[in-house]
Amino acid sequence: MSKQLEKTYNPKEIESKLYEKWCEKKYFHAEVDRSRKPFTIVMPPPNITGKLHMGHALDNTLQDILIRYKRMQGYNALWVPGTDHAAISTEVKVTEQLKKEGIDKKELGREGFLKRTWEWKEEYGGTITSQLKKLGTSCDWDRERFTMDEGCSKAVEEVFIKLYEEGYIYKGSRIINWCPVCKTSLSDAEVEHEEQAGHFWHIKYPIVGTDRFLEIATTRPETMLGDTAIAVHPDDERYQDIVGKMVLLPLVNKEIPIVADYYVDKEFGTGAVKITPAHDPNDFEVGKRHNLPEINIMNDDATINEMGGKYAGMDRYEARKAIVADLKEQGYLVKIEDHSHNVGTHDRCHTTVEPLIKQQWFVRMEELAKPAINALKTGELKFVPERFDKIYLHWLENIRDWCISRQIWWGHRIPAYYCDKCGEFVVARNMPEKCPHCGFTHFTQDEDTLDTWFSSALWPFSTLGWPNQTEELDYFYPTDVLVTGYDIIFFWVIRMVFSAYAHTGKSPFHTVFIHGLVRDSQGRKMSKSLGNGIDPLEVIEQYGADALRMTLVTGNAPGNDMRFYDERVEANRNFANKVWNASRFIMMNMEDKEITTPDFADLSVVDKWVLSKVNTLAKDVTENMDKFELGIALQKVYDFIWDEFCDWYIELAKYRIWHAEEEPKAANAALWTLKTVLANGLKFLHPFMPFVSEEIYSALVPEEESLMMSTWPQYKEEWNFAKEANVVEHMKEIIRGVRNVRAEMNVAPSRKAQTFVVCSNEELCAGFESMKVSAAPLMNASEIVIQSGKENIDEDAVSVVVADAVVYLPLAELVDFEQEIERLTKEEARLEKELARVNGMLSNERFISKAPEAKINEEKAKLEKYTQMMEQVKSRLAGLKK
RNA sequence: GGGAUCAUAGCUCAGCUGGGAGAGCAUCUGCCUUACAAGCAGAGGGUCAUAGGUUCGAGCCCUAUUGGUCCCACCA
Repeated sequence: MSKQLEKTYNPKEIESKLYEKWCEKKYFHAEVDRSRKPFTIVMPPPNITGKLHMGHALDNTLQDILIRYKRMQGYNALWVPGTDHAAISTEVKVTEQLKKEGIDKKELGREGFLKRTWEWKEEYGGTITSQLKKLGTSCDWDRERFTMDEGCSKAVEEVFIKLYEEGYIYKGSRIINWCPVCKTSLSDAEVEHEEQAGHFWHIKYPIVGTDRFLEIATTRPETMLGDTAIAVHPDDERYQDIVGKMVLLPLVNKEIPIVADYYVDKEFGTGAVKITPAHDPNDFEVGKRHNLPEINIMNDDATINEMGGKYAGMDRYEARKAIVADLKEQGYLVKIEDHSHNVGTHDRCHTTVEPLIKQQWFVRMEELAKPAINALKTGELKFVPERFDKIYLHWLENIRDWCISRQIWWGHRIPAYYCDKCGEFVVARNMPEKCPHCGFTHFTQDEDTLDTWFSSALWPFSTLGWPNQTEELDYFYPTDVLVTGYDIIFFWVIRMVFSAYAHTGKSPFHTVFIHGLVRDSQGRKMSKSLGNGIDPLEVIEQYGADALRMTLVTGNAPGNDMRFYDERVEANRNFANKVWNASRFIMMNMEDKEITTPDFADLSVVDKWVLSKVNTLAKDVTENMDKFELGIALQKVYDFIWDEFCDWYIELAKYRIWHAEEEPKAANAALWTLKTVLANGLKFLHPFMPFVSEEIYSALVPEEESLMMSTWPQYKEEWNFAKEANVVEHMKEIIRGVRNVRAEMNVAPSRKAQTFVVCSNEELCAGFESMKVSAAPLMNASEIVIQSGKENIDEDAVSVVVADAVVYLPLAELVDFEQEIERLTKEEARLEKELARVNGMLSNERFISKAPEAKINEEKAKLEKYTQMMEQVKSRLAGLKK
């Protein structure tokens, strides 16, 4: 016996109650079970500094849908949650907090700072994960991980040592991106390029030993303090004679050579480029080719250092002003042009990055990238949608070495130890006892930590126990799908793939399912500075998690951005309520009744029709799910439940339910079908709307433990009722036709009319006969009379022509002849058009000879149908006009 | 400079491998019909950005153009 539901759907209490129950029952937990196939997803670990935003909500909703779907399909579904230590973000956050307390990070010292940061992590680090629970995420919280927990740290250490020993990690003095505010190096991926309006300063340098000048153009005049050459193109005729000569660097009063290098573009600027090897990546390369000195003119905070003479101590922009002023004063400034150019900024703080030469640790990428490139070609890895292949490949094929060291404290410390005596280093798991170079016994560990992405790159296998060969690793790894936004393909996806190949020999997942960004209602990116962020928790509070989840997966194609606005959530909330009320209706009618599985002979055509619909749906939706077309899948479920099931089936079932006394078997068949179809509908719905579906299901089918642990519907041959389905589709057309006419003629719904259906198709007639009492209320008929001729029908009856039948409504006193003629004339015109189209196609010889036969037959059938309808309309019109 | 993506009803967007233009919201008209007014029934509204091409047939494929968004890139 089923329980009764509350009058209106109230998500709030239900959601928390159900989530608790699910957790309590350990439904989310997965253990190694060799008898079942695993399905594994690792959650992109949210930063411990963050708050749940729409991006997380989307990302995790998609994962939860996949996991719940696969779990219902019988897979041993594991979703590993966790958080990321978010090196720079966290360090900045804690530093700011300390500052508010008047504490300087440096005073606190490394140990003290780390202690504070761990405390901070304990307090705030779980914010997002606890918020995720409100979404209904069915991840295995018993397996929650953190990128700096013991296991992940061990994995990081192993990888570092392994890559170092294999020669993939090296320490070197190279030009890197430096953030003068965060005072750390950055990888290329962390640099965002912004178009900025700037200037092009044209400066002339005196050529030594002549009275000539060489004019150069620069966007960063302050870097001239570190210039060590001027470069021109080797084939540039303008400068042939001066290559090898020296110019006098103004202000600095130093002679530097003119070199020839193919890097220079003759067409751009003046064709002569100042070379600052220490502050520009290109110049650095040119410098290497010509053995130029590298003069670093900046401190770590981007002020000019002692190499800058009188400019020392100035900020880089102050120095720029001062230098331009001095150049002008001394007559070296030729002109200033407006010029917009790309400036690299730090993606976390948006400070303009300064290229600097520093000793850093790098990963040599070229070899490591190869298997990751190959993975796409062999199909071991695929992107959904496919277009992201290109982005992935392009980055990998042009990859540069990865700068992995960071000058911050929060993170995995580099396991390199420097001999306090000779300065040589040793990479090892523990501090060495004796220096292999000089035998000294005291060491200092490298001060640097690793890029936060170094640990996330290992996430798919470190979370499963690697480097230990655990059962979990063996069973759940490689994982199946990675769900993430296109914005972190470079940071994360690529690094996971090459790391996985390097350390496990396999792709970490077979599919990367990419989604877009959630934007505001005007299409703008949600951001703190604009204040246009929509808080998912508020949306859940107002409309329920199911409505939010549904909003995030519908009306959007994979990989595309979406706009988020309340009206959409509201519409989806209404859907949840619709399902709730339909269920309430069904359960009200099931009350106190023993529902038994009926003989198929007792099922009505309508029951059979709806069952075959469920069948089709099972096939279609499963197919869409498997192709990651989640929005399409849900749309089909939505349409089925609201349109087919609620608006048609339930309405058509009412008569039998309400006449149980007379026909108990028929009522039982209807109720059984209602219950069965609803149960299936809830299953389809569950991955998308887990709460409302589970709540209803537990009342509908209390003997089962849980909907989330039940099985996904499959196509059943015994529910394949093509003939009955056809009858109902015809009846639907008849009902729609009658409603249409009645609405057009303003016939009050309360005015019930005897309605005649004239039909010569015996099979249809028999079907109509069996469902006429059920269908009558839907067309406001007092009675439906089915017959093959026109006997007993009033001559003035209004007629509706549908395929295979003509319906007559004897509403003589209401008929307005003019209006009826107009209506039929419109109908005639419509049919005329259809006939013209079909005839056009069928009389086209090339269509007949080239189109597939099925298509031709389809069109022929239409021709027949329309011709028949046309005849009816014409004869009716003729009758009216006489 | 290279690449991606978008342009479909007033708004926001679907439209899977080419075969009679769809949804939600909004608008208009009827309905408190014993699950639901967060509802029911109906209606209006689109030369699918433009121009060519392929095809028996194009919103869908190809080319070009226009406009928007985004990513990548060492043009000082």
